Amino acid sequence: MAQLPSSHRPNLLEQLSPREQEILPLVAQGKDNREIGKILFISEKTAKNYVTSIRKKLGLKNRTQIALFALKEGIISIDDTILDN
Amino acid sequence: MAQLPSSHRPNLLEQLSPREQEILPLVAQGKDNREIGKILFISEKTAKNYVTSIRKKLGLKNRTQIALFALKEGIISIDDTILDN
DNA sequence: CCTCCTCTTTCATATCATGTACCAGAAGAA
DNA sequence: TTCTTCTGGTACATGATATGAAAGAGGAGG
Repeated sequence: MAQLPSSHRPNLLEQLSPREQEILPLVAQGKDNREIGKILFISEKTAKNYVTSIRKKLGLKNRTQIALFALKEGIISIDDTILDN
Repeated sequence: MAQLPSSHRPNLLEQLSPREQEILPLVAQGKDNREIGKILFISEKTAKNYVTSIRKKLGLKNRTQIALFALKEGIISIDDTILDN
């Protein structure tokens, strides 16, 4: 029962604001809030808030689940991961 | 440059004790320490210690990276994820 | 133009979860 | 005995989660 990315699901991704869509792949790559803040030139607190917003909109429990979601939806590839460094 | 699971790497998995290998997929599925404790009938503290030990042995920064590692190594499938529930 | 409304972006405080650095006892195997 | 594993613990630092709120952009309608 292979799952098509965003198939019958009402695009959950489109529920995310542009900035949130920018944050999502960074979370999914295993980066913490401090790193995300540095990359996007925002405070760690702001990064933190975006992650919370993303998680709530997608109905997930924690940022590990955000990573799993992003992989499942094909938003990032497992090869785009921090583990490659 | 597709990466073979545990190719030239000296089996990182074998560095893990049996109990740690039991914990790993649970972390990778996005479960928190409390859930892991309930599943394995151990305290949340003990689960926490195992996660720390796993992370150190594998040279990872946080539990999201543990999840990414497990996926990359084929220890769990993206379809075995908590998101399927 | 001006007000009203909504969304977005940004940062903050407070609280809870996770991570870090240890320690230690029990049980089994070598 | 010695070693490893499994288990739980304390104490503290850092990260994550819940919630609030200010500032700005943009549209709708007067």
